[in-house]
Amino acid sequence: MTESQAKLAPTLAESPARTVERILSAAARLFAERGMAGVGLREITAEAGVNLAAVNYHFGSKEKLLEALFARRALPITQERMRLLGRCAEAPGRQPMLEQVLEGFLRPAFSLGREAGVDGATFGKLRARLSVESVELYRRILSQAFDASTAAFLEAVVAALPDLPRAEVEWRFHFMLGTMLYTMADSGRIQSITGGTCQPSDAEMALAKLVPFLCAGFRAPPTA
Amino acid sequence: MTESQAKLAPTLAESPARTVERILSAAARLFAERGMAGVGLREITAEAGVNLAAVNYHFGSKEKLLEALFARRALPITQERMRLLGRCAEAPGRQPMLEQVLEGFLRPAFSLGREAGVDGATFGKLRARLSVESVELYRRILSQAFDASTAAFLEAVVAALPDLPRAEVEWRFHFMLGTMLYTMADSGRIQSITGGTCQPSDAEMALAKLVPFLCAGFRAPPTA
DNA sequence: ATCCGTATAAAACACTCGTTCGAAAGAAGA
DNA sequence: TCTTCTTTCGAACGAGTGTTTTATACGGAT
Repeated sequence: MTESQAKLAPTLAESPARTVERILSAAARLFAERGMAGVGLREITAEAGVNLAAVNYHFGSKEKLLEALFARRALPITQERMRLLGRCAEAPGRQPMLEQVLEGFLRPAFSLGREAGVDGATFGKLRARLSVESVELYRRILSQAFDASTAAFLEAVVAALPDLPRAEVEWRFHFMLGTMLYTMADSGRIQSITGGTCQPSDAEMALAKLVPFLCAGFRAPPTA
Repeated sequence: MTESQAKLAPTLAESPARTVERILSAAARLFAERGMAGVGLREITAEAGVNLAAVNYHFGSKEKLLEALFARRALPITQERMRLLGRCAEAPGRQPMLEQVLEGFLRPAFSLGREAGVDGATFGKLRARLSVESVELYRRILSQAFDASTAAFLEAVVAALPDLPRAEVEWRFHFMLGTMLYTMADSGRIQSITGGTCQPSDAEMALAKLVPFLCAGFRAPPTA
């Protein structure tokens, strides 16, 4: 009932970190593929090669496992985002401001997160899945992880498009989130329609195609 | 084991259609909110006001319930899509071809489906959720329901943009699917970022904002 | 060596899951 | 009325769920 079993500040380099990391890695993979409700703790612990009770011992509950997963994997993304946003600047020889901002927002989401055994694509899938749910827990996790940096980028886009009404920018920013998340989800649908010529799993290619597309959309004249 | 209990061709207007429809309606709502694995048959049948065994009696299994749901709700969308595609034509006084095609693709997805108790928004959410999963069953259901009409619209967009390489069109078509599905999902995230000024649940507004945005993106010069 | 806080292990907890069964009820025709 | 087919209902099945508990092993410190 109480949170007595939360790990009590292991002062030194933890040797059981291996177990924790193995659980996180397996959980990310399985959650991304079949969702929170679709995967059992027994399957996760079996794939991680640890005992069933390890999840509740190290994380407290299944829900807190998901929270811990996001707390670890999302931070590098938002940090890199803010770093890239700080480097954006109008200067001769560089790309226009809007292109810089969008690339700074999208690139970390696509390419980052592949530290410590969980590749970026897996975490992206998990993110995309949680993003289309209306479950309160997921919305809270996503908000806590990404809202701050996302709001900062929204302001940067507003500033980069001074002639566009703010409401218009917000709609288009929303559309951008859709393209980003659906590409990260990589559901395989576009492959089945086109026969495989378009591969959203290729992060560099996706970025190269996505940024010009979005910039053109953002620069469209305001709606009547 | 066998499919013996499938409903055996009720020759006339079925009176138990009420039960079937109530189940479909409740299942759509609950599946859309919490996913296939997140909702139990007991909750569905309770909300529908029918007996627990009714699902297996009328549909055969939980999976077949989902298939039946899509078989009923997706057909009107694709039919309306193809009807609108057939009406697209280059003519003075009308919008450009690309705008007509995209509107024909998007409008039925947003506004249709609200027949027989399930409003369009609910089915849209369910669609969006299934679209980001990589589970084989869901991909099969979505492919069967939408691939044909989607492929036809892809060809129409290719034809409307003769100067754009096909691969480029396919990428941008994929991006369009992302904007459409994320808007239908209406996860509430853009509201929490912007404070509620942007409401994806407003279908007409979403269409008015989405079509110009996408058309500008499609018309961007090809990537190097 | 003992003690102690941490970690792992196996078993059991109380539920919920999708599905099935047998009986009861209803509807329609002979 | 009797019969037949369809539909509903309550109860149960076996399997699987997240979580808790109990006991055992490990690793340093005193």
